[in-house]
This record gives sequence, C-alpha cells and structure tokens, in this order.
Amino acid sequence: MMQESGTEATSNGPANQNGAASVEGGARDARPGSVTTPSAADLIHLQQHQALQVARQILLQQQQQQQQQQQLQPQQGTGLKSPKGSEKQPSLQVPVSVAMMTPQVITPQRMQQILQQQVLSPQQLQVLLQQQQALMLQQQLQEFYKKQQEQLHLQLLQQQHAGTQSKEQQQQAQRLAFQQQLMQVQQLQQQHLLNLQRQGLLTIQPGQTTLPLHSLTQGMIPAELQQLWKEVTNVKEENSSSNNNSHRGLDLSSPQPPKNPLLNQHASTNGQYMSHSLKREGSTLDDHHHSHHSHPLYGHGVCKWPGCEAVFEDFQSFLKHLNNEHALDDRSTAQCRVQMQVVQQLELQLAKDKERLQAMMTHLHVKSTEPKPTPQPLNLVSNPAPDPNHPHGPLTPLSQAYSVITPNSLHHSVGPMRRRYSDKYNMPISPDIVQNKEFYMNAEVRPPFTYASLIRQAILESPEKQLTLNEIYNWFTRMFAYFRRNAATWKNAVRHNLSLHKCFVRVENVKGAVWTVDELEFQKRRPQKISGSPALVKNIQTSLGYGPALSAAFQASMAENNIPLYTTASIGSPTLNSLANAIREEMNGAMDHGNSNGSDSSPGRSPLPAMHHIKEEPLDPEDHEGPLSLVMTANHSPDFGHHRDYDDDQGHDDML
DNA sequence: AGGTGAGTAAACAGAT
DNA sequence: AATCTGTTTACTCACC
Repeated sequence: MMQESGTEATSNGPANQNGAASVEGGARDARPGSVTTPSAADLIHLQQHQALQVARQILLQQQQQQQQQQQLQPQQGTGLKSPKGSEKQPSLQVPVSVAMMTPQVITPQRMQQILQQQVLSPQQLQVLLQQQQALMLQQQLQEFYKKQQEQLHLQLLQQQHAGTQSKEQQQQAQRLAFQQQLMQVQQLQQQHLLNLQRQGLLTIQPGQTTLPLHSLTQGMIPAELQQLWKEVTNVKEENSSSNNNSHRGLDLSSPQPPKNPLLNQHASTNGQYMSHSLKREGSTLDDHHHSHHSHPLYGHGVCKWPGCEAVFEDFQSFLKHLNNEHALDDRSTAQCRVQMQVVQQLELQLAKDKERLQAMMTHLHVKSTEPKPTPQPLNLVSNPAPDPNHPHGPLTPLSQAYSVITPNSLHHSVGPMRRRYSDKYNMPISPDIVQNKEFYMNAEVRPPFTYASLIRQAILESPEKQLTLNEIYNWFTRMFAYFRRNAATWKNAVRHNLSLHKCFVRVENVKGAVWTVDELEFQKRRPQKISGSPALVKNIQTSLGYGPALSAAFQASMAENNIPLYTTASIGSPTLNSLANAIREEMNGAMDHGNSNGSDSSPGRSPLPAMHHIKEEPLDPEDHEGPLSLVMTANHSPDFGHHRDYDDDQGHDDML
C-alpha cells in the first residue's frame, strides 16, 4: 500500500509538472481557495449575525430577568442553585436553544438502522463529517451562550446580593462581559471555520451540502416543544416530587395537539428519548450497575456531559456527580435540547444523504429491462448470490456493484452503453462515463471500457492531445477509483495497449516521449468485427438510439451531472467539451461504419477480468479501505491469489 | 471449431 | 541497483 502510494507519488511528480493534470483541473482536488472562500465567508457572516441576534436577545432577557429577580428577591433566598431550578430561567434559555432546534427527530434506533443500511461513499462520509463539525461548532457556540447566560446570571445574583451597585452599573458590566464573550465566540467561529477550511471540509459541494446552519434559525415548533417539555416535567415529577412547582417558568401546559401526525410522532419520539435518558439519569444508582462501562455520559474517567468534563476516580462518584450537577433542571434540559438538536441535524443530513445516495443508485443502476437470471440487489452491501455464470465463488460488494452496473442490465442512460459494450461494439468513452464520472471516481468499479478507449480518452482530453505515459497513468487514477489499486496490473495493460495498438503513436519529445492518438487508425479498427447479420446491426442501432436521441441523451446527462454530482471544480467545461467531442467523433465513426458496426477496441470484456479481480480483492482486508487507499505495490503487489485464483477459475471453467 | 479482440502476466531491453 | 518505459510473447476468455 505504501509502496503503491509512493510509486504514485513519485510518478505523479513530473506529470503534474507537465501540466496535464493541472489542465484537467485535478478532478479530485478541489481548490480550496476559489470554492471555499465565499462559503466560508458566508458562514462567518451568518454565524456572526446569529451570534449578534442571540446576544441581543440574551441581553434583553437578562434585563427583564433582572427586573423580575429584583421583585422576587425576597423569596429567593441566597442559594445559587435554587434559583436556577425555580426561577424563570427556562423562558430565558429556551429561545437560545429553541432557535437552534429543528423539528425533525429520528430515534437512535432509526439512526443506527440508517447507519447500518447505508453505504456512504467516502465523499459522503466526508460531507457528513463536515456537517458534524459544523454542528459541533454550533454546539460549542451554544455552550458559550449558555455559559454566558449563567455567568451573567451569577454576576447578577452576586451583585444583587451585595446590593452595592446600581442597576445601570450592573447592566454595563453585563454588556461588557458579554461583549468579551461574544468576541471569544466569534474568534472560536473563525478558528473553526479556518480549521474546516484547512481540512478541506468546507471546500466540498458548496451547493450540494450547505452547512446546516440555515436550519439553525428555524424554531422548534410549539407542539414539539410542548411535548418535550411535558415529557421533561413528567419525568421530573416522577423522580422528584418535591420540586413540583418549580417549572412554572415555561408554561406550555395548555394542551395543543399537533396537527401534523408526523410532527406528533416526532414529538413523542422526542419525548420518549428525553424521557428515557432522563429517567435513566434519575435512577442511575438503581439500574446502572449493569452498564458501568458503557454509560454514554462516562468515559475515561470523565463526565461526558456536554461542557462538563469533570474527572472522577470511579463510576460511583460520577453517578453522584451526574445526579447532583446534571439533575433535571433547566440547564440540563436546555443542554439536552442542544444535544437533541445536534442529533437531529445529523439525522436530517443523514436522511438527505441517504436520499441522495438512493437517487444516485437509482440513476446509475436503473432497472433492467431484461429479466435477470439472478436477482441483483441494488444494495451494494448485501451479499449477493453467486453468479451462476461465473462460478468464482461469492461475489464481493465490489463485484456486486460491478455486476449491477455493468452487465446486461441497465437500460436508461447507462443501458445502451452497456449493451453496446457487452455486444462488443466499440463505443469508447461515452455519455456513460460522463454521466457516471463521479461514480467511477469514487467507486471502485471497473469502468466498462477497454484500455484502448480509456487511453484514447485520456489523450484526447489533454489540451495538446498528447500525454506521457505517466500522465496517462495519472488520468487513470484520477478518473477511476478502480485504477487506484492493482497498479502493476493495469499499468502493464496500459503499456501493453500503447505498444500493441497502432492507433497510439509515440512521439519523441524534448522532455522525453508522448503518446498521441491516430484517430484514423483508431476508427479503422472498429469496422472489422461486426460485419454480421443485418438484424444484429439493426438491433444495435435501435438499442443505441443513435442520432438525435443520442445527442439529447448526452446533453441531458451533461446537464444532469453538472448539478449535484459534480462537486469538484474539475468537471469544468474543458473536460466535458473534450468528452463531448470525443463522443461525437465516436458517434460519427460508429455511424460511418454504421452497417459494419465496428466492434474493435472496446468490446470490453472488462466484466470477466473484473470478476477475477473482484473476487480476490476481498481477500485483502485493506481492500475495503475505500477508493483512496492505494493498495499493492508496483512490483511485489500482494496480488496474492491472483494467479492462483485465476488458475482456479480456469479449472472451474474447464469443468463447465 | 476456429478467428478475433481484449485482458493479464511476464520476460526483456533500454533509459533514467 | 532500482525503477520507469516500451516491446513482445504467451495465455486465457468471451464472443461471433
């Protein structure tokens, strides 16, 4: 693995200097600068605006609170904690947290389901990570706000207790303190944004996955809030009847059944969740003996309550702390809400991503027109039944993906291509690849094109229609996740093809040698094959839908892909245009040779060879590390089993 | 059954 | 010496 990446690295060096890679825009490396800057600025602006709003709100509330407290002071006594639980704090804190709330709630179980069901591409994971980071940022901000509130509150109490300062002075002090805090918050924001930016987390998909900050301005719907509060207070009443009347502060008791059943469901789910967690919290001493080591709020001797981080020697003292410090008061409730919001956001995003993935899968795989001998689940994770046609043993997720995508299925955008492909019609790079570019870039699925076609495509995409061998390599690895492994194999194949096919012409250069395409030769080779039956030809032509339909399909695919799938700047018009040109040429060629229907170079037998690969790959635990993992060395590729399996396969095939 | 194109593996040589 | 580049051969497989 390391060697492989090392090889790539060293070989990439000169290639990148040559500029081919840069010209193509470096499909994979989105320039943080251009894409990021606006979104980051927006973020900062948004958050600052938000912070200011919240700040104003808090200040306003603090003033009100101050007045109220002055009136209540005689009753409240001197304790620092009792006011927290009994005063009107809830009504003050709610706006802060509620402002961050979103209505949607998914149960942890559902979350787990989703997590288990979903296959997220690294990109999606990255997006999720990005979003999570944003959420963490929000959470931290909220913590700040809350702390600020508390601090101010404490200050207020102290001051009131001392009774030495005038009201005006107090307010001024509060404002000052808050301003400081605000500045801290803003600095924190900027820092986070910078971090995210540095990590490249903000560069991705500005349009596709806007950070969930927008939603933070959404308020929690009253019904949900009400339900939540009901749950909380109920639990509290269960656990501590002595504090019964301490929650008058948030008077939402008037029954108001939610109109939307969905929301209702959410609310009750929400309540359940709260209820459970809080109940557990309240009775930790009773029922936590069984989960000492798995208490989600206790880890590595530290209290994991948001913003707490108190250290404890043993679990018992932690429980004590939990009951004392994080009892069911307004603060804890607010913190719970924050946590809920975090989860909600994650779940929301997960749902979105799930939907997106589903759409992608649907889009890419589509339904097959012809009935399949073996059911091919679209879910790439599920364990497929062995393909009777290829007794290579169990297919892996990879092979599954491949078998789903490539073979006789697929009708829509991808379909004809496959057909062509499987029919041995030479349709090198087609709309198919344009359309599925993102897919191939991220999924280790073998592209259903011949090496010759791919090489040609790589060369044609280059600005000067010529590439060094190394640049061709780079194009392969850049464009296809599949070619980020087994380098020794496919690189050998590339060289083999370059040498073998007359259509690839080696041109001596000052710097060395570059490879070009002799288009005539390339076109020449196609007609050879399918001189076959007119019926077949006709069949092909209809199935291909050559002619107007083609360009339409192509345009459609271009348009479609432009939007959500292509998030990297790389996919710019140059690539697409060259692709389009190439495809047009291909089409023309195909039409020119129409009746003979060239088959030549890209009959693509990829499927089978791919099967060999695929079958073996699962043997390597590293193989599942994702598209970015560069496995195997150039020379001593642990190609393990490759030969063995190959021979085995032969044996099988012979037997059959 | 044989021809053909394609993929894979490998040996080899020259260049760097 | 190691690696890269390029050529060539041999083999297998699927398709026609």
